[in-house]
Amino acid sequence: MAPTIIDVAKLAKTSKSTVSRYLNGKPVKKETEEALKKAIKELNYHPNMNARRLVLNRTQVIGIVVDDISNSFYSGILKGITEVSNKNGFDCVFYSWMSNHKGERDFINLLYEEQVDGLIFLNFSKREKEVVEEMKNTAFAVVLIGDDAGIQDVSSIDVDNFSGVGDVVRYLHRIGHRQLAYITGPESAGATQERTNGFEKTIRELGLAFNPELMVSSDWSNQGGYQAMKQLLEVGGFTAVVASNDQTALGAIGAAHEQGYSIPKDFSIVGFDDIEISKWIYPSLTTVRQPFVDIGIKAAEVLFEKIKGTKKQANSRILLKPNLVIRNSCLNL
Amino acid sequence: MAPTIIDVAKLAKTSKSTVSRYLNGKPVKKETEEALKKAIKELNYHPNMNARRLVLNRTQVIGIVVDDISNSFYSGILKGITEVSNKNGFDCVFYSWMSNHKGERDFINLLYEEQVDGLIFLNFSKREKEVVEEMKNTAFAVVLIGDDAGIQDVSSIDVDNFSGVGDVVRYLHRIGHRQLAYITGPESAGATQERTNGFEKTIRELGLAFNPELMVSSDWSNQGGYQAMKQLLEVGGFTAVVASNDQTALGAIGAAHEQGYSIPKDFSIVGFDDIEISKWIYPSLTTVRQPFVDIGIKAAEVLFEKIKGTKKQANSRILLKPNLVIRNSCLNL
DNA sequence: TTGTATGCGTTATCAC
DNA sequence: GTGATAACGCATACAA
Repeated sequence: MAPTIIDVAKLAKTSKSTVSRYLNGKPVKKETEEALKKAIKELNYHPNMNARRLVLNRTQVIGIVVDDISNSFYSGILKGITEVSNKNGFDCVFYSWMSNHKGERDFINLLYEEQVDGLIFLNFSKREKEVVEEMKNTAFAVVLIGDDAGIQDVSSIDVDNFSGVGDVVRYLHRIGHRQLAYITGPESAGATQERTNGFEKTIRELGLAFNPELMVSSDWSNQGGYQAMKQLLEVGGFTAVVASNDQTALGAIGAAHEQGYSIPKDFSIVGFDDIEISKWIYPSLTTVRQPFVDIGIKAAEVLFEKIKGTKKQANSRILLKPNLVIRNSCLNL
Repeated sequence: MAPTIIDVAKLAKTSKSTVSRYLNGKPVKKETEEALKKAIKELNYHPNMNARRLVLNRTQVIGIVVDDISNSFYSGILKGITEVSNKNGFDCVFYSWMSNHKGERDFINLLYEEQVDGLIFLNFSKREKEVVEEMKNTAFAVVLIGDDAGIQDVSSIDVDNFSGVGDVVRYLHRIGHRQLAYITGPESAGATQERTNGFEKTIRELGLAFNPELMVSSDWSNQGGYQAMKQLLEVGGFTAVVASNDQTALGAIGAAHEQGYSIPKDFSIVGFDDIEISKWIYPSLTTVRQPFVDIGIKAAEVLFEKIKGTKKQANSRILLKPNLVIRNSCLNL
């Protein structure tokens, strides 16, 4: 059996309350401290967290629930979250519903079951209204990153997808492009609608023609971009392609190369996300950088306000601005 | 306050023992079952996991400790682990020591503290002997993925790096290459030494000349590969480059392009890992695919043998074979 | 500063 | 089938 504070107390010839107090940084006499140190070391004592959490009614842990733990897009966000969390003296544990059929809803139980003190839900898919509603109604500390299903009064953080695509369209316009094609993301993604809106509205604002034939859909994969570009090349009549993410842009470049076109000479192509490889492909990709770390930081900050705050927080949606990164995949006309 | 089984018992006019039994699937009378169902729903009762774990002395959870939770290389491994874990009726929780200065050693405490029933350590860096020694000596269920610091009697899983590089060198030889350059990985990586050995030994086995000048080091980044290739191009005298990972290979291709060379016409280049993008760059990259999912599955299987097994398991090192993937970055001479 | 006594929410061992 | 009762390991109010 694992040693308990009772064992430590016996060995150090004191009582378990004293052991407990010592372990929690309360003052003990110099000599008992020595005895306790020795006993703890000798027994290789470690506190039982379950017992501690049971009596304290808190865990000093926050949970981060993601759909796919090793989605590299989450890297910066998770870094931001852990940073803030550690600063607050909390541990982070990560839960993934990856392969199994569980959804985010099931993880709300982590709060009821007192396994964590707060939860950040991270996921780039569209969320169901009922699930978000449930998160909103719980009394626990919960923050969403990504889609909020249009529900008010829920704390959520996201990137400003609308203005991000707007920036890139205005950039292409500024360097002389007038006929733009657009490759959308999948219906299932939370950002798709906003990015598409950003494209359409900005096109119209700039007084450019909007040709529905030059708007094709993809699933945000390399393969999807490849196929979308082939489709666009059959239609023709554009000088630049706005891909709604970098992977799609890379696939599109591949398709163009395959058909003997040169980028950016024949077509300008831009992406969205600024994934690491975008800087290293040939030509390097002009794109929109998401403020991933800041998203994580902001989400964690809001969460800790809720965990620690006595006053009831206003639950609102916070949008962070992305940045245009200009590289070599666009030609100045 | 959150409702407890006592509250449920009161509302259902029975005792807490009956509630507990019902919750654990033991038989109760039809009518008490109805009353309990109703009470649980009405109170929105959820069990307190800390209390349960305290008395049961187990968690039904395994932990996966990674250095960087969103390293995309881990994706397949984590998928494999969760798959096996769910099949065994266990939950997975992930811990990351990413940005903070903690090392793997600190997470051994999760076992002592009874937060998890077993632990898989995943990390591509070299491990310190003392840390592995500590893992070996603990009585808990522990499995390592990656480096084992040369320690015997520890359960560890890894890819067969030596034979992977060997395969690729033999392939280049088969299609006519006789002068090969090599870009190593960083000292800090667990696989670097084995991959380098694989290159050197195979070169010699094939009777090819080994020129130390054609062996340059990198940090496995795109940037590192870029610089390594520039260095190699100054030396010259090779027809093919073996990069010890894909990212390096991509950087090398970038450097070659920049100096006006064409791949694979002027140089053949191969990588290692088969990351997703390798299929989509231009030219697509010939590389060595790591059996990531299988690594995860194997690691979890070994872990559960330890968790459930009564008999003492033999702790050994298991190496899984990678596969050569031939694409378009190599020229048949 | 220290020890005693109590409770946290659950499971398990008994008798009934 | 059911209900009282004793653990599980820890923190803390209170008395000393």
